[in-house]
Amino acid sequence: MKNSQKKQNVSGADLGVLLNTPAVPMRQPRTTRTTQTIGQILAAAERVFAEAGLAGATMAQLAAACGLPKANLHYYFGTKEALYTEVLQTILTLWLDAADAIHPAASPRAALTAYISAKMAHSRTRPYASKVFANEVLHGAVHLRSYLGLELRRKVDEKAVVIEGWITRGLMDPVDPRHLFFLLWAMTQTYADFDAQMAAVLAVPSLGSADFAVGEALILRLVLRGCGLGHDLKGTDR
Amino acid sequence: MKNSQKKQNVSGADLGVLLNTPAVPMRQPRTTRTTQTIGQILAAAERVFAEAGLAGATMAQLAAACGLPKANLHYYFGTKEALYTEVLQTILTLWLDAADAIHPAASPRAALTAYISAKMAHSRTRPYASKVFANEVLHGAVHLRSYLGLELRRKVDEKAVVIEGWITRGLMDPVDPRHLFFLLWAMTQTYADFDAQMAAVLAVPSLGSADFAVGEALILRLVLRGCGLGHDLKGTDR
DNA sequence: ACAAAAGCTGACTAATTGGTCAAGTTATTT
DNA sequence: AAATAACTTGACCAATTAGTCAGCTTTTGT
Repeated sequence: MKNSQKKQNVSGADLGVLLNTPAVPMRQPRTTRTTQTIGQILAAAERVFAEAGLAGATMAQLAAACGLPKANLHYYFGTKEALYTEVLQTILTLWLDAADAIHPAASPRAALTAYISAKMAHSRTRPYASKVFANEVLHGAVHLRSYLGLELRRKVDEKAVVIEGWITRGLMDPVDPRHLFFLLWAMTQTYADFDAQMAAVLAVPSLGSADFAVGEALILRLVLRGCGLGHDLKGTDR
Repeated sequence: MKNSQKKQNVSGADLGVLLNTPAVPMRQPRTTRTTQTIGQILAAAERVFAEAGLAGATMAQLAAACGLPKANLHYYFGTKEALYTEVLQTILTLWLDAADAIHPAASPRAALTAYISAKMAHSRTRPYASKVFANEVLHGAVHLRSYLGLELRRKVDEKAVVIEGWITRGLMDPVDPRHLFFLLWAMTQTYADFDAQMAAVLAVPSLGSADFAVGEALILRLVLRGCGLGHDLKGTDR
């Protein structure tokens, strides 16, 4: 718990292949190797935490997932919870920026379309991140209280003002902006979080990009029409 | 693991108050007490599993939550996983019936309205059940594979036919019925699963019935309009 | 070139946890 | 009123797990 050292890495090539690379010296500048290793640990941990949750994931699993000895993870992060918190933090920074499309100058239609598209892209490309986040909120968000109540709330408040501006300017129908966000998050993230259910219902081994396309089109349709922006909807996006 | 006994219970009154009721004899027919106890364990377990997940919940927690000694739970359910599976099963039976509102004779508008309302009622009254289910699917649905791939899939296929019938009869716009279900589940269950996030964003200690009402109205609006059923929407349901 | 700092790791440990069991109590059967 | 079956429980155990540490190697500073 008294960790305040620098960092180190293991070149992706050296590592991934042989797990027991026996003390192979690898000439590389320190900081580079360090940041690489840390990134590698975080990436592996994201997947493990997504699949098993904080309590379900063991340090042994986490170590195996990135091909490093257990003690190494403790060297960099101290405790399992600290590593988890770090993973969570990485996700949050990735998260908050998605709403940038929603700003006063944009048209509601373009802004919502861009936002939905961005969120769906996240679900497709970073499903583990979404699952870790979902798992955390599901279990009471004890490691996220401050983020949710401060940063996220601020961001949502800010975007709610933008949407309310559009409404008063008559650019879209009146809807509760905050609940609109809740539903947007739910609809887009469900394609990452509940993929197992969808795949089972659709009788496919896993979701493909076609499934994401159909989902995105339907979300877009519900949201745009729901906000009174659906006039020129072209054809059936079935 | 070789459990094939009968069952027993502890009267709710006796129990809840004193945790250490010391060997108080309670005259009651056996089966009654048994089924009561089992129900009590399942109810408590639902909450504990919702809050901690399968891996995170300990037998000690589960025992404390229903005020019974640990060995007692093992007597009735054998293993933690068996108890978990039982909890899951209880939820599923509760789950499948909600879609009954969707049948060929009904109007799309009435059917979808009833379905959304029923699902929102579930989220309000049985949030723990929803969370246990969400947690399970999130972690790959290993304990639900057969349910998802057989019972649920059958049910969805069946309802998809109904919806496609409505579409070909021109009663509603063409949408992919399965993805419509995915979004309906996502939107309604998010009010149970992600309540912590919502409460934080709304700056309230917990969601109230007003929040559920706003959410339900918005879901209804998006879905009905999205399906081309929103013509006579009365006023702003903001 | 050498000392100090940083990084790495196998082996160990204390604590927790799921599960067992034998000895008891209560209810049912005959 | 036994005898048996069903239920209850504290005490116990083997296995797992997060975290530690001493000693090693590699890099960096001078």
